[in-house]
Amino acid sequence: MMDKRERIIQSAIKLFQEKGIDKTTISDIVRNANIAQGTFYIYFPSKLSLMPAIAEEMVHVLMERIKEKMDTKNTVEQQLQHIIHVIFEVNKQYSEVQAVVYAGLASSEHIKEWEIVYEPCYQMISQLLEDAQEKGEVTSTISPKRMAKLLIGLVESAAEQVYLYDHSNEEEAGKQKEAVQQFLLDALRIDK
Amino acid sequence: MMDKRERIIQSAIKLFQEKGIDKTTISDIVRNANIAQGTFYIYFPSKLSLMPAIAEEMVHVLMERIKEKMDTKNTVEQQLQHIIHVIFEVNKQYSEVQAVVYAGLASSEHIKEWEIVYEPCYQMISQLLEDAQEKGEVTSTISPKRMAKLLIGLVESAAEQVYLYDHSNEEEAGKQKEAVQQFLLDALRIDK
Amino acid sequence: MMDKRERIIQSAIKLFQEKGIDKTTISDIVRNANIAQGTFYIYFPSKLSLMPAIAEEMVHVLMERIKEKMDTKNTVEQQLQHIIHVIFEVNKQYSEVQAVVYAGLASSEHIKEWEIVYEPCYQMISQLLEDAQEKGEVTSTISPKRMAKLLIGLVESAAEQVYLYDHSNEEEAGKQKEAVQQFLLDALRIDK
Amino acid sequence: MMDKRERIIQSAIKLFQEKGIDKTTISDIVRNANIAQGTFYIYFPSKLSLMPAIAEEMVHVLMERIKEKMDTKNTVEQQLQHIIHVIFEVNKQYSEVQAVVYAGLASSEHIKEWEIVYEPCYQMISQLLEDAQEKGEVTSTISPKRMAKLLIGLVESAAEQVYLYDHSNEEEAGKQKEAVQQFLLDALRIDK
DNA sequence: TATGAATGAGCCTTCATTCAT
DNA sequence: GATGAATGAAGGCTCATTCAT
Repeated sequence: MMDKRERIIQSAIKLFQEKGIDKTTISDIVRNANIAQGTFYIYFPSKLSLMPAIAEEMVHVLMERIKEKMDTKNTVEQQLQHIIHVIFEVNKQYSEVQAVVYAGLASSEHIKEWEIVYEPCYQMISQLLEDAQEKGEVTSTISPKRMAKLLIGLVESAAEQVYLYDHSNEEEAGKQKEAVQQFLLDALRIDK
Repeated sequence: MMDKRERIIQSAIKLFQEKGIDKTTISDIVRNANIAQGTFYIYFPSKLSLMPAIAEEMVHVLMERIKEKMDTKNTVEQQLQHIIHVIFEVNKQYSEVQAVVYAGLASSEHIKEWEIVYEPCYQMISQLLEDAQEKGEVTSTISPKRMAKLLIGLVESAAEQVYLYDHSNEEEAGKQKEAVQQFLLDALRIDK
Repeated sequence: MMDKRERIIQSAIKLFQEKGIDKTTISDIVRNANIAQGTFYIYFPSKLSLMPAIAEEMVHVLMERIKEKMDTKNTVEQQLQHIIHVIFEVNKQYSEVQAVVYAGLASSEHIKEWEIVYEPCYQMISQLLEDAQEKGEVTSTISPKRMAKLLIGLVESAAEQVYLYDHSNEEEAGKQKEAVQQFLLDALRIDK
Repeated sequence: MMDKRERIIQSAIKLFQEKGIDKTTISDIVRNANIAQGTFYIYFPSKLSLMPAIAEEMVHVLMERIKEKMDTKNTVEQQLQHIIHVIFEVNKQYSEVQAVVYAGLASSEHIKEWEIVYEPCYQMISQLLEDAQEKGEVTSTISPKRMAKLLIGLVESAAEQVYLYDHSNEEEAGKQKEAVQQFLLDALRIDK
């Protein structure tokens, strides 16, 4: 049987997705996780304090999926395409949660933890860009770190635009992915 | 004396900014607006149903500010710079509200109204890009409509990244604006 | 166009039947009657004060229907059968309202008006029994006035037992009517 | 200290009697029961859902009192007299509540529970009549089950007629009891 | 008379949090 | 650590009633 803390997190993610954060109560979470009301407070002091843990889980999933098929021998273009693809995938899976967890954190004192949680992700993209700059594949006029954040922001907002409206419209998602990729290739001055 | 509906909206925007949406109660809103509790329900059935009205207000402000100093005789670059600047300004002004109103709408049945409300904004950018394409200033490989949405998504997420963490760090904001602009110029293949 | 007071009463009866008294608001009543909120208070000081007017209406309908086909040349048995039938019919028509209007009045200072309203009904039955006693068709051991009230109580409770559970089960209603009639014939010692 | 659920029921009965159901709020009930507001909702989802529990309590009291002094060695006449007496007594004790609880149930989806709750009562009377039929003391032309229901309806409406108007007029109550009894003896063709 | 926007007291209800077991 | 019945503060919401037009 899963560790109780993990049970709480998984239960919360599931319910947040199904009915939104506001309408999900701690009672719902513990009921779904099959643990007692009081047990929640052993692990988390409040509902809001769950958010970083959830964000961590999502970033964890994101990183794992990216690493899974990432090949540094591929071209930057291919690697970017892969990253865009995975962000779209994860965004699709967690469509409802993503925006809301972020907003939940945004309006709280937990916002700083968001950056910490996302850091490894920024790090990875940043590294990728830096390497590409050294090889001359990406314009050296950009700051890798800043660009990493803009890139994530762009891709996630693009993915949201698609999935928040229609979860399963894969054709539209494909077009959007392509547009984002071209947008990035041009912005980074990567020649095909 | 202002129309009561307007009083509710202004009061809500003010309080959402000061203490977030979740922590703002309808009681707070009516108290601040100096109207009776029941009056709220004459105009809005719930707190969530305020969101489209607020989004409308924000888009209205955005459009007004953009039009104010927009000059079609300027270069695309200058016009884009202006738009980026205004989005950053409005985002700064409504920093807390922006993300949360969106998230609030996202997790509700009101999400479709968001697109309707934002439509004039997409329209304007789209038109700008189309005109620039005709003049050969912007690559014709992009779809103006889709690019308009990506562009708004990018700029707003970039602005959020800055203002959500630190409201008054204008130096950082300046750098971010520049980065976004360069990003766009490259992506749209606009030569300086 | 109907007189406003009448419109209010008809609207109230309709809505009480459809959704019960508690869940029917004065707003509902005036909306349905197509008159203004304030107009209600010109005619009735409160929702409860509607009850005697409604009871009056129901007794009015009851009396009219009884008189319609009542023939004093018929036997007591036939006349009783007719009365039972009409009470069942009216009870069917106003099934939901009947019990609830009564209870509404019962728990208020309007209860005395109930007796006044029902008086003509008691009067008529009482007269019928008295006449029958004189002709020797009904045992002289009973008090016509008291028996009239018991009779109405019995028949109405019998009708309720049927119609409150199942509005349209006419077979069951028929059996119940017969049982009540036999019950009464025996109690009043009327020979077939 | 009493079980909380029981405390709620007793408190509700007391207040319903004192000020009627409509004017009794859940707040009143919990205040009187000396428990927390939220505790009410652990046991009952609404005020209406209290009704079956209260009806159960009343039927319980009724049955207990009947059994207490019921002697099957007595004549049917004596047993009926006893039952009428107890119904009048209980009706007197719960005068306000009786009619209103019934009406409350009637206008809700709980109406079916009423029959279930009253079943043991119908059962007992029905059995009594059946036994008497076998001994030839009661006419065999009636259906015991149906007659049981009519009988309860008659006696309760008769009791209400007395107690709802004037709680303490025992002389009138006595007359009414006698009339009901004679009514029944005749109807059941029981010879004194 | 008639109107209906506005009122606000007070109810219902929820739910994070506690604590004795 | 784990439990879950109990708590009660606080918010949402209703709706009878008023009053300026």
